[in-house]
Amino acid sequence: MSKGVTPKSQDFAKWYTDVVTKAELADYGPVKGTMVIRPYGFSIWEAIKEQFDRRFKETGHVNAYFPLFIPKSFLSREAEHVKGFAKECAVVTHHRLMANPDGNGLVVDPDSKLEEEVIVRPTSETVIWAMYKKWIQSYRDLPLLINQWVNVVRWEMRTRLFLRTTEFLWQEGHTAHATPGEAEEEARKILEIYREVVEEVMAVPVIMGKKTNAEKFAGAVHTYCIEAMMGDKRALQSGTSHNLGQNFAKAFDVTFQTEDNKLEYVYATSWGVSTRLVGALVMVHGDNKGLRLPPNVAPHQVVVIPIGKSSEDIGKVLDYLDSSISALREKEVRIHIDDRTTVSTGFKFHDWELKGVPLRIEVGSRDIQSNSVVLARRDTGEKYQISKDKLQGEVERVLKDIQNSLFRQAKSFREANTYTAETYDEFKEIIKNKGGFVKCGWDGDPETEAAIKGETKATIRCIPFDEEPGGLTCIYSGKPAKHEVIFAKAY
RNA sequence: CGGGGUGUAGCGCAGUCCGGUUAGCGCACCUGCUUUGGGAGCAGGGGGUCGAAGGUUCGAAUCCUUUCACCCCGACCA
Repeated sequence: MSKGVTPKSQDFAKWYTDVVTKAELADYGPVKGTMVIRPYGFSIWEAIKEQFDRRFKETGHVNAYFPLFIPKSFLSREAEHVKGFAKECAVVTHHRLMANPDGNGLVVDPDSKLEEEVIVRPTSETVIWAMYKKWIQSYRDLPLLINQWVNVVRWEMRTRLFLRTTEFLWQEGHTAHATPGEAEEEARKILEIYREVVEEVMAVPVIMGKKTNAEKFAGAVHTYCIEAMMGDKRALQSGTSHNLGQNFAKAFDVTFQTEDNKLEYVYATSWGVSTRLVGALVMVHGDNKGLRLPPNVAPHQVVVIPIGKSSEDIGKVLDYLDSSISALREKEVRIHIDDRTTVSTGFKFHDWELKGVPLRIEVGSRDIQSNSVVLARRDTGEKYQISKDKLQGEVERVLKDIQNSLFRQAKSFREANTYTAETYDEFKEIIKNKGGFVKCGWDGDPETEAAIKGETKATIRCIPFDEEPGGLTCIYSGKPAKHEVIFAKAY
């Protein structure tokens, strides 16, 4: 393995891949487009997952598991939905292999062809609604608030680790409600959970808003989203929450009896965040040394590096720090001791910087003599010595500070790269040469949206909740703006 | 699926145009000694069906034919 990563400014895509692979977050799987999430990357995902899971449960949701395989016919029940996913479905057509009659290897046994082919779930609305039909009869069965943490498969042409892979991990929530108002409230409530975790835990600032009809989920009435700006100024959709109205209830004939004994279709939502968020974390916070992890998701918040290479040297340092480390662990600080004797101290510094550990404690004989320790912050690179007695308080303070500072840095970056445009020429100039988000008016016409996409590759990322369309004109048509929107090139 | 590119040790590459002993370099790996506060040094060592198949030739990583895989750029997407 070569030293260092490709500089961010030189080639962002290469930089990203370097960081992901060299920091041991993920590796390529043997089947094209698949990804192995390595232990270090997976523990970041687990940390993110726990934060979401806790909040889903606090708001009354329960976890369940629905099957990987879905009858092919289910997908076509909802007209829009099938259009959205048919092109990227993995299909199981046979259930058996046999020895190749021509010699070596295995071939599909033609006699094992399935009566009805099954697809591998690209998302689970259809199986889930087939089951909800069985489980929902009365308003007393509602709301039904189920989530699942699973893998899904979308056969993508072009893939990138975490950002778009053929198989990925996510959570998908599927809820059923008695009224349109409750479904709408649910979709919004979940979006707020998404915002909270992504901003406060991952330190990634997001814009909350609504998708245009062209960009919304296939089968949804409304799609809400959180959009974040990556380090190359492109947008990444980081979570979506859909109000499905009665579309799936009608497609799967899921009705309930109301209090006054009428039969009505139920109202639905679905919502998801995926391992793509790990990619966002890398692209928002990473620098030329590698990852920079916010303490709230870092598998190791603090790494202790004893200076010296022999077991004796390291032993002395660990004795010296023993009570301090215990005290920090008492406070639930995730602290890792790098006691490897096989690599040099300098190597360890670079290694943990690459892996993004927020805070490093360096201790050698000089520190022991002066009853102190050296702290090094990953976010700023700042390195300073403090008395050992102050260690616990300082660690807790600095970890909080790093969490906030990463968020602030990301937010100023986004603000510095968000523009308003008055004319379409100006708009094209920004999209083409500067990159970033452009906030401007849109006349609400899908043809305008399509034309801009065709000419500039920029898409409407969302109509922000806090839009102020009053007085704006459409950047393309010059008509009065129906909405103020965010345009950007997206992942 | 269109355009471009690359396949040689775990990783990164040279060698290919112009065929010729035993296929080479850096990193990584193993052993030993010396080092140890920012990717250690020296010495020794292990590791390859040169992507695959066929052909030309006394002789092929190198030339010819076929084929496969992967990467990058476009149309679709969490």
